[in-house]
Amino acid sequence: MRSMPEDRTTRAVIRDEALRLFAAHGPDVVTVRQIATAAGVSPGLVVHHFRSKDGLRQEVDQYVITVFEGMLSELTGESGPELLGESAAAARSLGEIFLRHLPVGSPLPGYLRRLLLSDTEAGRGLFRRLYAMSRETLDDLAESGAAARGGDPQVRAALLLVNDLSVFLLRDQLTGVLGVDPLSAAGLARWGPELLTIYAGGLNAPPEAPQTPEAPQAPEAPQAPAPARTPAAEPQAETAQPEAEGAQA
Amino acid sequence: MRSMPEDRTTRAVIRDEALRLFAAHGPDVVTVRQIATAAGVSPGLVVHHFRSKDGLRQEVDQYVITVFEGMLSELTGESGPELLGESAAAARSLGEIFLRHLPVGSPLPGYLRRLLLSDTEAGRGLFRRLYAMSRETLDDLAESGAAARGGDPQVRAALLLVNDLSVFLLRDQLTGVLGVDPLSAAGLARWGPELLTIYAGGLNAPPEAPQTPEAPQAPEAPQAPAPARTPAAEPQAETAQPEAEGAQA
DNA sequence: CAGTCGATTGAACGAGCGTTTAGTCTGCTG
DNA sequence: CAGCAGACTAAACGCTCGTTCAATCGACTG
Repeated sequence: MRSMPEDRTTRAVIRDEALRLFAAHGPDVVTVRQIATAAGVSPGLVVHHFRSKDGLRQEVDQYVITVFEGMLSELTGESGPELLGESAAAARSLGEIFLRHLPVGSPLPGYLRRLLLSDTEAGRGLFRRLYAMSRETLDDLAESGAAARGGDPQVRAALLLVNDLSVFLLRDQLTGVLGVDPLSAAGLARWGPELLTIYAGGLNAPPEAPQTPEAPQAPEAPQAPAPARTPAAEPQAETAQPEAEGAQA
Repeated sequence: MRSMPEDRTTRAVIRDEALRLFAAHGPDVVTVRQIATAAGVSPGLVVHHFRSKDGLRQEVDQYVITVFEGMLSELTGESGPELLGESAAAARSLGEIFLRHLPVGSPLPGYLRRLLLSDTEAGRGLFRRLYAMSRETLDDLAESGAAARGGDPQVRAALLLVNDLSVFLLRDQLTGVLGVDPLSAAGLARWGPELLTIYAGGLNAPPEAPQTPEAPQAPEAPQAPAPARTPAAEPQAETAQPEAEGAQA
Protein backbone atom coordinates (compact mmCIF):
# COMPACT_ATOMS: atom_id res chain seq x y z
CA MET A 1 0.00 0.00 0.00
CA ARG A 2 2.92 2.34 0.61
CA SER A 3 3.96 4.47 -2.35
CA MET A 4 7.71 4.84 -1.87
CA PRO A 5 10.29 3.62 0.61
CA GLU A 6 10.53 7.23 1.77
CA ASP A 7 7.66 9.67 1.50
CA ARG A 8 8.46 11.92 4.42
CA THR A 9 10.28 15.19 4.02
CA THR A 10 13.92 15.25 4.98
CA ARG A 11 13.01 17.50 7.85
CA ALA A 12 10.56 14.92 9.18
CA VAL A 13 13.13 12.16 8.79
CA ILE A 14 15.64 14.10 10.86
CA ARG A 15 13.00 14.82 13.50
CA ASP A 16 11.92 11.19 13.69
CA GLU A 17 15.46 9.90 13.95
CA ALA A 18 16.20 12.43 16.66
CA LEU A 19 13.06 11.30 18.49
CA ARG A 20 14.15 7.70 18.27
CA LEU A 21 17.70 8.35 19.40
CA PHE A 22 16.70 10.78 22.14
CA ALA A 23 14.23 8.26 23.51
CA ALA A 24 16.78 5.47 23.47
CA HIS A 25 19.86 7.20 24.86
CA GLY A 26 18.89 10.65 26.06
CA PRO A 27 19.38 14.03 24.34
CA ASP A 28 22.58 14.74 26.24
CA VAL A 29 24.36 11.65 24.97
CA VAL A 30 23.12 11.70 21.37
CA THR A 31 25.21 13.92 19.08
CA VAL A 32 24.16 15.93 16.08
CA ARG A 33 26.45 13.78 13.95
CA GLN A 34 24.69 10.62 15.10
CA ILE A 35 21.33 12.08 14.20
CA ALA A 36 22.61 13.22 10.82
CA THR A 37 24.08 9.81 10.06
CA ALA A 38 20.87 8.05 11.10
CA ALA A 39 18.88 10.37 8.85
CA GLY A 40 21.35 10.00 6.00
CA VAL A 41 22.25 13.70 5.83
CA SER A 42 25.14 15.93 6.82
CA PRO A 43 25.43 17.49 10.27
CA GLY A 44 25.14 20.93 8.79
CA LEU A 45 21.71 20.19 7.41
CA VAL A 46 20.39 19.36 10.84
CA VAL A 47 21.14 22.83 12.14
CA HIS A 48 19.97 24.30 8.85
CA HIS A 49 16.47 22.91 9.40
CA PHE A 50 16.38 23.38 13.18
CA ARG A 51 18.38 26.33 14.38
CA SER A 52 20.49 24.31 16.79
CA LYS A 53 20.57 21.00 18.58
CA ASP A 54 18.51 22.50 21.36
CA GLY A 55 16.04 23.84 18.81
CA LEU A 56 15.69 20.32 17.45
CA ARG A 57 15.17 18.97 20.96
CA GLN A 58 12.48 21.55 21.65
CA GLU A 59 10.70 20.75 18.42
CA VAL A 60 10.77 17.04 19.19
CA ASP A 61 9.45 17.82 22.66
CA GLN A 62 6.54 19.76 21.29
CA TYR A 63 5.88 17.20 18.59
CA VAL A 64 5.76 14.33 21.06
CA ILE A 65 3.48 16.25 23.39
CA THR A 66 1.17 17.13 20.51
CA VAL A 67 0.89 13.52 19.40
CA PHE A 68 0.32 12.41 22.99
CA GLU A 69 -2.37 15.02 23.54
CA GLY A 70 -4.08 13.74 20.43
CA MET A 71 -4.10 10.27 21.91
CA LEU A 72 -5.48 11.55 25.20
CA SER A 73 -8.22 13.58 23.55
CA GLU A 74 -9.96 10.34 22.66
CA LEU A 75 -10.60 9.73 26.34
CA THR A 76 -11.94 13.08 27.46
CA GLY A 77 -14.71 14.12 25.11
CA GLU A 78 -14.70 12.18 21.89
CA SER A 79 -17.75 11.27 19.88
CA GLY A 80 -21.09 12.05 21.46
CA PRO A 81 -21.65 14.55 24.27
CA GLU A 82 -23.45 12.18 26.64
CA LEU A 83 -22.27 8.87 25.28
CA LEU A 84 -19.77 8.07 27.95
CA GLY A 85 -20.87 4.73 29.28
CA GLU A 86 -19.92 2.38 26.51
CA SER A 87 -17.15 3.10 24.08
CA ALA A 88 -15.22 5.87 25.75
CA ALA A 89 -14.49 3.71 28.79
CA ALA A 90 -12.64 1.17 26.67
CA ALA A 91 -9.18 2.42 27.52
CA ARG A 92 -8.18 3.42 31.03
CA SER A 93 -4.50 3.03 31.73
CA LEU A 94 -1.65 4.61 29.84
CA GLY A 95 -0.56 1.18 28.75
CA GLU A 96 -3.85 0.55 27.00
CA ILE A 97 -3.70 3.94 25.33
CA PHE A 98 -0.24 3.21 23.98
CA LEU A 99 -1.26 -0.26 22.87
CA ARG A 100 -4.20 1.20 20.98
CA HIS A 101 -2.50 4.07 19.21
CA LEU A 102 1.13 3.11 18.70
CA PRO A 103 2.83 0.32 16.79
CA VAL A 104 5.08 -2.05 18.68
CA GLY A 105 8.50 -0.58 19.22
CA SER A 106 7.38 3.00 18.96
CA PRO A 107 9.86 5.36 20.62
CA LEU A 108 7.09 7.57 21.93
CA PRO A 109 6.65 5.96 25.36
CA GLY A 110 10.38 6.09 25.92
CA TYR A 111 10.50 9.74 24.98
CA LEU A 112 7.62 10.60 27.27
CA ARG A 113 9.42 8.75 30.02
CA ARG A 114 12.52 10.91 29.54
CA LEU A 115 10.34 13.98 29.45
CA LEU A 116 8.63 13.17 32.74
CA LEU A 117 11.95 12.52 34.45
CA SER A 118 13.86 15.37 32.87
CA ASP A 119 13.37 18.36 35.19
CA THR A 120 12.32 20.59 32.29
CA GLU A 121 9.35 22.86 31.94
CA ALA A 122 7.93 20.57 29.26
CA GLY A 123 8.18 17.62 31.63
CA ARG A 124 6.59 19.49 34.50
CA GLY A 125 3.76 20.67 32.27
CA LEU A 126 3.15 17.14 31.09
CA PHE A 127 3.01 15.83 34.63
CA ARG A 128 0.69 18.62 35.76
CA ARG A 129 -1.58 17.80 32.85
CA LEU A 130 -1.66 14.12 33.79
CA TYR A 131 -2.28 14.95 37.42
CA ALA A 132 -5.22 17.17 36.51
CA MET A 133 -6.63 14.34 34.42
CA SER A 134 -6.20 11.95 37.32
CA ARG A 135 -8.04 14.29 39.64
CA GLU A 136 -10.91 14.63 37.19
CA THR A 137 -11.06 10.90 36.72
CA LEU A 138 -11.20 10.34 40.45
CA ASP A 139 -13.96 12.90 40.75
CA ASP A 140 -15.94 11.18 38.02
CA LEU A 141 -15.44 7.81 39.65
CA ALA A 142 -16.58 9.20 42.99
CA GLU A 143 -19.66 10.82 41.49
CA SER A 144 -20.65 7.58 39.79
CA GLY A 145 -19.97 5.65 42.98
CA ALA A 146 -17.29 3.53 41.40
CA ALA A 147 -14.63 4.66 43.86
CA ALA A 148 -14.27 6.78 46.95
CA ARG A 149 -12.36 10.03 46.96
CA GLY A 150 -10.42 8.83 49.98
CA GLY A 151 -9.32 10.73 53.02
CA ASP A 152 -6.95 12.88 50.98
CA PRO A 153 -8.23 13.19 47.39
CA GLN A 154 -5.18 15.06 46.15
CA VAL A 155 -2.87 12.34 47.38
CA ARG A 156 -5.17 9.59 46.15
CA ALA A 157 -5.27 11.05 42.66
CA ALA A 158 -1.49 11.41 42.67
CA LEU A 159 -1.14 7.87 43.92
CA LEU A 160 -3.31 6.43 41.17
CA LEU A 161 -1.38 8.45 38.60
CA VAL A 162 2.11 7.44 39.64
CA ASN A 163 1.05 3.82 39.98
CA ASP A 164 0.03 3.99 36.36
CA LEU A 165 3.20 5.81 35.34
CA SER A 166 5.50 3.44 37.18
CA VAL A 167 4.61 0.65 34.78
CA PHE A 168 6.22 2.39 31.90
CA LEU A 169 8.92 4.26 33.80
CA LEU A 170 10.26 0.85 34.81
CA ARG A 171 9.14 -0.94 31.67
CA ASP A 172 12.56 -2.40 30.84
CA GLN A 173 13.26 -3.53 34.37
CA LEU A 174 9.85 -5.18 34.61
CA THR A 175 10.43 -6.92 31.30
CA GLY A 176 13.67 -8.22 32.74
CA VAL A 177 12.19 -9.81 35.85
CA LEU A 178 8.77 -10.83 34.52
CA GLY A 179 9.89 -12.03 31.10
CA VAL A 180 7.14 -10.08 29.39
CA ASP A 181 6.86 -6.46 28.33
CA PRO A 182 4.19 -4.93 30.61
CA LEU A 183 3.18 -2.58 27.80
CA SER A 184 2.50 -5.40 25.38
CA ALA A 185 -0.88 -7.07 25.01
CA ALA A 186 0.34 -10.14 26.88
CA GLY A 187 1.84 -8.03 29.64
CA LEU A 188 -1.26 -5.91 30.11
CA ALA A 189 -3.36 -9.05 30.25
CA ARG A 190 -1.39 -10.06 33.32
CA TRP A 191 -0.91 -6.63 34.86
CA GLY A 192 -4.42 -5.25 34.50
CA PRO A 193 -6.40 -7.90 36.40
CA GLU A 194 -3.95 -7.88 39.28
CA LEU A 195 -4.21 -4.11 39.62
CA LEU A 196 -7.98 -4.23 39.32
CA THR A 197 -8.24 -6.81 42.05
CA ILE A 198 -6.33 -4.60 44.45
CA TYR A 199 -8.29 -1.52 43.47
CA ALA A 200 -11.53 -3.44 43.86
CA GLY A 201 -10.95 -4.95 47.26
CA GLY A 202 -7.41 -4.56 48.52
CA LEU A 203 -4.64 -7.06 49.00
CA ASN A 204 -6.88 -9.64 50.63
CA ALA A 205 -9.68 -9.54 48.08
CA PRO A 206 -10.37 -12.58 45.91
CA PRO A 207 -9.46 -12.19 42.23
CA GLU A 208 -11.99 -10.37 40.11
CA ALA A 209 -15.04 -12.11 38.73
CA PRO A 210 -13.98 -14.52 35.96
CA GLN A 211 -16.03 -12.59 33.39
CA THR A 212 -15.86 -14.58 30.16
CA PRO A 213 -15.26 -12.39 27.11
CA GLU A 214 -18.63 -13.28 25.50
CA ALA A 215 -20.70 -12.43 28.57
CA PRO A 216 -20.98 -8.66 29.05
CA GLN A 217 -20.91 -7.63 32.67
CA ALA A 218 -23.62 -5.74 34.46
CA PRO A 219 -23.27 -1.95 34.23
CA GLU A 220 -23.02 -1.54 37.99
CA ALA A 221 -21.69 -4.39 40.04
CA PRO A 222 -22.16 -3.64 43.74
CA GLN A 223 -19.15 -5.66 44.82
CA ALA A 224 -16.40 -4.76 42.36
CA PRO A 225 -16.13 -1.02 41.65
CA ALA A 226 -14.06 -1.73 38.50
CA PRO A 227 -12.63 1.64 37.48
CA ALA A 228 -11.47 -0.04 34.29
CA ARG A 229 -12.58 -3.06 32.38
CA THR A 230 -10.13 -5.90 32.01
CA PRO A 231 -7.63 -4.74 29.43
CA ALA A 232 -6.54 -6.50 26.31
CA ALA A 233 -9.17 -9.20 26.30
CA GLU A 234 -9.17 -8.58 22.57
CA PRO A 235 -5.56 -7.51 22.04
CA GLN A 236 -5.71 -5.68 18.66
CA ALA A 237 -2.00 -5.16 18.83
CA GLU A 238 -0.99 -3.34 15.65
CA THR A 239 -3.21 -0.36 15.05
CA ALA A 240 -3.35 2.84 13.09
CA GLN A 241 -1.09 5.80 13.53
CA PRO A 242 -1.95 9.24 14.91
CA GLU A 243 -2.89 12.21 12.84
CA ALA A 244 0.54 13.57 12.05
CA GLU A 245 2.97 11.83 9.76
CA GLY A 246 5.91 9.94 11.11
CA ALA A 247 4.81 9.55 14.70
CA GLN A 248 6.65 6.27 14.97
CA ALA A 249 9.70 4.75 13.41
CA MET B 1 31.17 17.27 68.69
CA ARG B 2 32.81 17.39 65.26
CA SER B 3 36.57 17.62 65.35
CA MET B 4 37.42 19.57 62.21
CA PRO B 5 35.54 21.18 59.35
CA GLU B 6 36.96 18.42 57.12
CA ASP B 7 37.88 15.01 58.46
CA ARG B 8 37.33 12.96 55.35
CA THR B 9 40.17 11.97 53.07
CA THR B 10 40.48 13.89 49.82
CA ARG B 11 39.53 10.73 48.01
CA ALA B 12 36.29 10.53 49.99
CA VAL B 13 35.56 14.19 49.33
CA ILE B 14 35.92 13.66 45.59
CA ARG B 15 33.71 10.59 45.74
CA ASP B 16 31.04 12.37 47.76
CA GLU B 17 30.99 15.39 45.46
CA ALA B 18 30.77 13.10 42.44
CA LEU B 19 27.88 11.30 44.11
CA ARG B 20 26.09 14.54 44.75
CA LEU B 21 26.62 15.90 41.24
CA PHE B 22 25.85 12.61 39.52
CA ALA B 23 22.61 12.33 41.46
CA ALA B 24 21.60 15.88 40.64
CA HIS B 25 22.49 16.08 36.95
CA GLY B 26 23.47 12.64 35.73
CA PRO B 27 26.94 11.21 35.14
CA ASP B 28 26.86 12.03 31.44
CA VAL B 29 26.36 15.74 31.98
CA VAL B 30 28.70 16.24 34.93
CA THR B 31 32.32 16.81 33.92
CA VAL B 32 35.50 15.84 35.69
CA ARG B 33 36.34 19.52 36.01
CA GLN B 34 33.05 20.20 37.79
CA ILE B 35 33.72 17.42 40.25
CA ALA B 36 37.26 18.64 40.83
CA THR B 37 36.09 22.19 41.42
CA ALA B 38 33.37 21.04 43.82
CA ALA B 39 35.92 19.00 45.74
CA GLY B 40 38.47 21.81 45.72
CA VAL B 41 41.12 19.89 43.81
CA SER B 42 42.57 19.78 40.32
CA PRO B 43 41.08 17.62 37.54
CA GLY B 44 44.24 15.59 37.36
CA LEU B 45 43.86 14.45 40.94
CA VAL B 46 40.47 12.98 40.21
CA VAL B 47 41.85 10.56 37.67
CA HIS B 48 44.87 9.96 39.86
CA HIS B 49 42.65 8.57 42.64
CA PHE B 50 40.14 6.84 40.37
CA ARG B 51 41.64 5.59 37.14
CA SER B 52 39.19 7.46 34.95
CA LYS B 53 35.83 9.17 35.06
CA ASP B 54 34.17 5.84 34.41
CA GLY B 55 36.20 4.30 37.20
CA LEU B 56 34.92 7.01 39.52
CA ARG B 57 31.38 6.36 38.37
CA GLN B 58 31.74 2.65 39.01
CA GLU B 59 33.12 3.27 42.47
CA VAL B 60 30.28 5.62 43.32
CA ASP B 61 27.86 3.00 42.00
CA GLN B 62 29.29 0.33 44.24
CA TYR B 63 29.51 2.67 47.20
CA VAL B 64 25.88 3.71 46.91
CA ILE B 65 24.75 0.13 46.55
CA THR B 66 26.79 -0.89 49.57
CA VAL B 67 25.28 1.86 51.72
CA PHE B 68 21.80 0.99 50.49
CA GLU B 69 22.30 -2.69 51.20
CA GLY B 70 23.33 -1.75 54.70
CA MET B 71 20.09 0.13 55.10
CA LEU B 72 18.10 -2.81 53.80
CA SER B 73 19.84 -5.34 56.00
CA GLU B 74 18.05 -3.84 58.98
CA LEU B 75 14.79 -5.13 57.57
CA THR B 76 15.67 -8.71 56.71
CA GLY B 77 17.39 -10.33 59.69
CA GLU B 78 18.67 -7.79 62.13
CA SER B 79 18.99 -8.32 65.85
CA GLY B 80 17.56 -11.55 67.21
CA PRO B 81 16.88 -14.68 65.19
CA GLU B 82 13.20 -15.02 66.06
CA LEU B 83 12.45 -11.47 67.15
CA LEU B 84 10.58 -10.35 64.07
CA GLY B 85 7.22 -9.25 65.39
CA GLU B 86 8.01 -6.01 67.10
CA SER B 87 10.94 -3.82 66.14
CA ALA B 88 11.86 -5.09 62.71
CA ALA B 89 8.43 -4.29 61.30
CA ALA B 90 8.83 -0.62 62.03
CA ALA B 91 9.76 0.43 58.49
CA ARG B 92 8.05 -0.94 55.42
CA SER B 93 8.27 1.36 52.45
CA LEU B 94 11.39 2.73 50.84
CA GLY B 95 10.37 6.19 51.89
CA GLU B 96 10.39 5.23 55.55
CA ILE B 97 13.76 3.55 55.16
CA PHE B 98 15.22 6.71 53.65
CA LEU B 99 13.64 8.88 56.30
CA ARG B 100 15.14 6.71 59.00
CA HIS B 101 18.68 6.40 57.73
CA LEU B 102 19.43 9.50 55.71
CA PRO B 103 19.57 13.18 56.56
CA VAL B 104 17.31 15.55 54.69
CA GLY B 105 18.74 16.48 51.33
CA SER B 106 20.86 13.36 51.01
CA PRO B 107 21.75 12.68 47.38
CA LEU B 108 21.43 8.95 47.87
CA PRO B 109 17.77 8.57 46.81
CA GLY B 110 18.44 10.59 43.69
CA TYR B 111 21.44 8.47 42.82
CA LEU B 112 19.51 5.25 43.32
CA ARG B 113 16.82 6.68 41.08
CA ARG B 114 19.36 7.27 38.30
CA LEU B 115 20.74 3.81 38.85
CA LEU B 116 17.36 2.14 38.52
CA LEU B 117 16.57 4.02 35.32
CA SER B 118 20.02 3.80 33.80
CA ASP B 119 20.06 0.59 31.74
CA THR B 120 23.29 -0.57 33.38
CA GLU B 121 24.16 -3.88 34.95
CA ALA B 122 24.31 -2.21 38.36
CA GLY B 123 20.81 -0.84 37.88
CA ARG B 124 19.43 -4.17 36.73
CA GLY B 125 21.03 -5.94 39.65
CA LEU B 126 19.55 -3.43 42.06
CA PHE B 127 16.10 -3.88 40.62
CA ARG B 128 16.37 -7.66 40.65
CA ARG B 129 17.38 -7.45 44.28
CA LEU B 130 14.40 -5.28 45.15
CA TYR B 131 12.08 -7.55 43.21
CA ALA B 132 13.34 -10.59 45.09
CA MET B 133 12.74 -8.74 48.35
CA SER B 134 9.24 -7.86 47.24
CA ARG B 135 8.49 -11.48 46.43
CA GLU B 136 9.75 -12.61 49.82
CA THR B 137 7.73 -9.93 51.55
CA LEU B 138 4.59 -10.98 49.71
CA ASP B 139 5.23 -14.58 50.64
CA ASP B 140 5.65 -13.63 54.29
CA LEU B 141 2.48 -11.55 54.20
CA ALA B 142 0.59 -14.43 52.63
CA GLU B 143 1.87 -16.93 55.14
CA SER B 144 0.86 -14.69 58.03
CA GLY B 145 -2.50 -14.08 56.44
CA ALA B 146 -1.94 -10.35 56.11
CA ALA B 147 -2.35 -10.38 52.33
CA ALA B 148 -3.21 -12.75 49.53
CA ARG B 149 -0.69 -13.83 46.96
CA GLY B 150 -3.14 -12.87 44.24
CA GLY B 151 -3.94 -14.62 41.00
CA ASP B 152 -0.44 -13.89 39.65
CA PRO B 153 2.05 -13.60 42.52
CA GLN B 154 4.96 -12.56 40.31
CA VAL B 155 2.96 -9.69 38.89
CA ARG B 156 1.55 -8.76 42.28
CA ALA B 157 5.01 -8.58 43.82
CA ALA B 158 6.23 -6.48 40.91
CA LEU B 159 3.21 -4.24 41.23
CA LEU B 160 3.76 -3.61 44.91
CA LEU B 161 7.42 -2.89 44.23
CA VAL B 162 6.97 -0.39 41.42
CA ASN B 163 4.18 1.34 43.32
CA ASP B 164 6.69 1.90 46.08
CA LEU B 165 9.41 2.96 43.68
CA SER B 166 7.21 5.38 41.80
CA VAL B 167 7.00 7.65 44.81
CA PHE B 168 10.65 8.46 44.65
CA LEU B 169 11.14 8.14 40.91
CA LEU B 170 8.64 11.00 40.56
CA ARG B 171 9.54 12.67 43.83
CA ASP B 172 10.17 16.10 42.33
CA GLN B 173 7.05 16.06 40.17
CA LEU B 174 4.94 15.02 43.15
CA THR B 175 6.44 17.76 45.24
CA GLY B 176 5.44 20.18 42.50
CA VAL B 177 1.77 19.24 42.38
CA LEU B 178 1.20 18.31 46.03
CA GLY B 179 3.28 21.06 47.59
CA VAL B 180 5.00 18.62 49.91
CA ASP B 181 7.95 16.30 49.41
CA PRO B 182 6.50 12.76 49.51
CA LEU B 183 9.77 11.50 51.01
CA SER B 184 9.62 13.93 53.92
CA ALA B 185 7.97 13.13 57.21
CA ALA B 186 5.01 15.33 56.37
CA GLY B 187 4.69 13.82 52.92
CA LEU B 188 4.81 10.25 54.16
CA ALA B 189 2.21 11.07 56.76
CA ARG B 190 -0.16 11.90 53.93
CA TRP B 191 0.95 9.26 51.44
CA GLY B 192 1.14 6.24 53.76
CA PRO B 193 -2.42 6.18 55.06
CA GLU B 194 -3.88 6.63 51.62
CA LEU B 195 -1.87 3.74 50.25
CA LEU B 196 -2.72 1.59 53.26
CA THR B 197 -6.41 2.25 52.82
CA ILE B 198 -6.30 1.01 49.24
CA TYR B 199 -4.18 -2.00 50.14
CA ALA B 200 -6.53 -2.82 52.99
CA GLY B 201 -9.82 -2.63 51.17
CA GLY B 202 -9.55 -1.15 47.69
CA LEU B 203 -10.72 2.13 46.29
CA ASN B 204 -14.12 1.94 47.97
CA ALA B 205 -12.92 1.07 51.44
CA PRO B 206 -13.38 3.52 54.31
CA PRO B 207 -10.19 5.14 55.60
CA GLU B 208 -8.13 3.07 57.99
CA ALA B 209 -8.98 2.93 61.68
CA PRO B 210 -8.08 6.26 63.35
CA GLN B 211 -5.47 4.61 65.58
CA THR B 212 -4.27 7.28 67.96
CA PRO B 213 -0.48 7.28 68.46
CA GLU B 214 -0.70 6.51 72.21
CA ALA B 215 -2.99 3.51 71.78
CA PRO B 216 -1.05 0.52 70.46
CA GLN B 217 -3.03 -1.48 67.93
CA ALA B 218 -3.92 -5.12 68.27
CA PRO B 219 -1.32 -7.48 66.79
CA GLU B 220 -3.79 -8.96 64.30
CA ALA B 221 -6.68 -6.87 63.12
CA PRO B 222 -9.07 -9.01 61.08
CA GLN B 223 -10.34 -6.10 58.99
CA ALA B 224 -7.25 -4.18 57.99
CA PRO B 225 -4.37 -6.41 56.85
CA ALA B 226 -1.93 -3.53 57.36
CA PRO B 227 1.28 -4.58 55.59
CA ALA B 228 2.84 -1.51 57.15
CA ARG B 229 2.10 0.60 60.16
CA THR B 230 1.27 4.25 59.64
CA PRO B 231 4.55 5.94 58.83
CA ALA B 232 6.13 8.91 60.48
CA ALA B 233 3.90 9.11 63.52
CA GLU B 234 7.09 10.03 65.33
CA PRO B 235 9.04 11.77 62.60
CA GLN B 236 12.65 11.62 63.90
CA ALA B 237 13.81 13.47 60.83
CA GLU B 238 17.55 13.94 61.22
CA THR B 239 19.19 10.68 62.14
CA ALA B 240 22.54 8.97 62.19
CA GLN B 241 24.58 8.08 59.19
CA PRO B 242 25.42 4.59 57.88
CA GLU B 243 28.51 2.67 58.74
CA ALA B 244 30.84 4.15 56.15
CA GLU B 245 32.09 7.69 56.36
CA GLY B 246 30.74 10.37 54.16
CA ALA B 247 27.52 8.74 53.01
CA GLN B 248 25.85 12.09 52.54
CA ALA B 249 26.92 15.60 51.79
C1' DC C 1 70.21 13.39 56.15
C1' DA C 2 69.72 11.45 51.42
C1' DG C 3 66.00 8.77 49.31
C1' DT C 4 61.70 7.23 48.09
C1' DC C 5 56.82 7.42 47.47
C1' DG C 6 52.26 9.21 47.25
C1' DA C 7 49.53 13.50 46.94
C1' DT C 8 48.88 17.27 44.18
C1' DT C 9 49.14 20.76 40.52
C1' DG C 10 49.38 23.33 35.99
C1' DA C 11 49.87 22.84 31.43
C1' DA C 12 49.16 20.51 27.56
C1' DC C 13 47.32 16.99 24.02
C1' DG C 14 44.15 14.80 21.00
C1' DA C 15 39.46 13.84 20.17
C1' DG C 16 34.89 15.03 19.61
C1' DC C 17 31.51 18.37 20.22
C1' DG C 18 28.03 22.10 18.27
C1' DT C 19 28.20 25.39 15.01
C1' DT C 20 29.71 28.35 10.95
C1' DT C 21 30.86 29.20 6.36
C1' DA C 22 31.52 28.94 1.56
C1' DG C 23 30.06 26.68 -2.10
C1' DT C 24 27.30 23.35 -5.25
C1' DC C 25 23.19 21.60 -6.99
C1' DT C 26 18.30 21.80 -8.21
C1' DG C 27 13.95 23.46 -9.20
C1' DC C 28 11.06 27.32 -9.94
C1' DT C 29 9.94 32.09 -11.52
C1' DG C 30 10.04 36.19 -14.41
C1' DC D 1 17.20 31.56 -20.30
C1' DA D 2 18.98 34.47 -16.37
C1' DG D 3 18.33 34.62 -11.66
C1' DC D 4 16.99 33.64 -7.33
C1' DA D 5 15.90 30.65 -3.24
C1' DG D 6 16.26 26.81 -0.72
C1' DA D 7 18.24 22.10 0.08
C1' DC D 8 22.38 20.23 0.91
C1' DT D 9 27.50 19.21 1.59
C1' DA D 10 32.47 19.40 2.88
C1' DA D 11 35.51 21.62 5.51
C1' DA D 12 36.81 24.14 9.07
C1' DC D 13 36.54 26.88 13.58
C1' DG D 14 36.50 27.36 18.42
C1' DC D 15 35.58 25.13 22.44
C1' DT D 16 35.36 21.69 26.02
C1' DC D 17 35.96 17.20 27.11
C1' DG D 18 38.75 13.20 29.37
C1' DT D 19 43.22 12.17 29.94
C1' DT D 20 48.42 12.55 30.19
C1' DC D 21 52.73 14.31 31.73
C1' DA D 22 56.39 16.53 34.04
C1' DA D 23 57.30 18.79 38.12
C1' DT D 24 56.73 20.12 43.06
C1' DC D 25 55.75 19.34 47.78
C1' DG D 26 55.66 16.83 52.13
C1' DA D 27 56.13 12.96 54.93
C1' DC D 28 58.03 8.82 56.17
C1' DT D 29 62.25 5.50 55.92
C1' DG D 30 66.77 3.76 56.15
